[in-house]
Amino acid sequence: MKTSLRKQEIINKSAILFKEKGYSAVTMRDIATVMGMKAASLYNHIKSKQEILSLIILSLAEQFTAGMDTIVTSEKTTLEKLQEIIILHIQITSNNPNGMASLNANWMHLEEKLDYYFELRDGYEDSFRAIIIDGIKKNEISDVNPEVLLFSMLSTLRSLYLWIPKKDDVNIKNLDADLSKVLLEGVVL
Amino acid sequence: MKTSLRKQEIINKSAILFKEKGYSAVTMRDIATVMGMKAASLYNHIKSKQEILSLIILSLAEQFTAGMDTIVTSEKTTLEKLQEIIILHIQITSNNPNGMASLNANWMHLEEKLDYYFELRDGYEDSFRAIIIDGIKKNEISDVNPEVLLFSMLSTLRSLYLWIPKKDDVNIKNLDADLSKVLLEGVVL
DNA sequence: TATCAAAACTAACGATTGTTAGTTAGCTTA
DNA sequence: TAAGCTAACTAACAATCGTTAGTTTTGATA
Repeated sequence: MKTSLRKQEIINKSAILFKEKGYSAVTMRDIATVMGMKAASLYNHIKSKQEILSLIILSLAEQFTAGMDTIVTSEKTTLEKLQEIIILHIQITSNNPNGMASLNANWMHLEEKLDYYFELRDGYEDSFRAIIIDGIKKNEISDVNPEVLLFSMLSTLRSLYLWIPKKDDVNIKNLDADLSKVLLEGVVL
Repeated sequence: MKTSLRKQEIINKSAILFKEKGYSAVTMRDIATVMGMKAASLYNHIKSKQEILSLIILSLAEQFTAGMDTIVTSEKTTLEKLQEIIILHIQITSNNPNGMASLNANWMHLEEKLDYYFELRDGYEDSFRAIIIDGIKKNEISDVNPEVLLFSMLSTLRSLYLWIPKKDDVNIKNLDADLSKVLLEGVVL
């Protein structure tokens, strides 16, 4: 069941609207207007407003899970793994910043797909946490509070969508280096 | 025009609902139910749904602006100022985590008060940025990308509401130290 | 050119939205 | 007790919501 071009347009335009106004405030008539059609016509391509949100969010969540699996099973140092997590977020976010905004702000409206989303999200966080705790145990990173480090890195990486659209491609190339420096090395001299 | 007790109850309960479902998905009948009254009765205390959101968000934004003004005009080192910003966020957020959640996710629905909100937010960010740039110039902190540091710290501090409600008072006492360590000192050995 | 499916349309549905108008119950004070 | 205010109520409104049914247009293929 490959997603048709027109359906993907609806998903992409909806992500922009969900980012700007939030899922509940966006009407099917809003989506239809930016698509240049009437609301009823949308139903030739999608089966509900819910489906649009689910397709946006779950495909992103699955990308994160797949990326994290690769990182976890790799033979790298803790610092390298943390850098790869940063790169993973930059890549997925820069490919679809509107979708990331929709995910961050509207996941609670997933309804029947909410449990599956929680599975993916919790699994991702557990892997992230395990990398940190393992790194502290092996003395590869300093002995900070693991929950605080996890929270801080996740907060920043999850907010990248606010920031990446403003950067041009040249600046995105340096972003992972700048972010690694700030997130991992700190600012104290 | 002091805010009556009943009105403050409505504001507090609304903040919880706005956090859980977002402003648009919360109905006046939802708010009335948790208040134990009918929707029409709410209008004896507030003049619109919009007013509830404005009162939640703008009082918080004004607290941040006032706190930042104190920090900016103080005679402290850059590192001390950054630590005080962390403490400011922890204090305001722990006093009203539901309000902070409402602010972060629902500011775009402020409508006629949106411009005022932007004024406060932009002024806050400008002061924050100035502290960082000044600190780099004076060699008090390391020479990182100032925008990346600003973005990273703000992302983490603005997400504190997700995290603080889970911590008991004992753990909140250590939070500013743990956060300062992670945000300012990094994890590289 | 005739056919047929995909994709647009019009019209309408029942439900729900924020809000208003008018009424009643409960308290405090004279 | 009577008066008056506060805060609750019932009932209803116009508007808008997601969605469905049925119809017409479009564009490719035979």
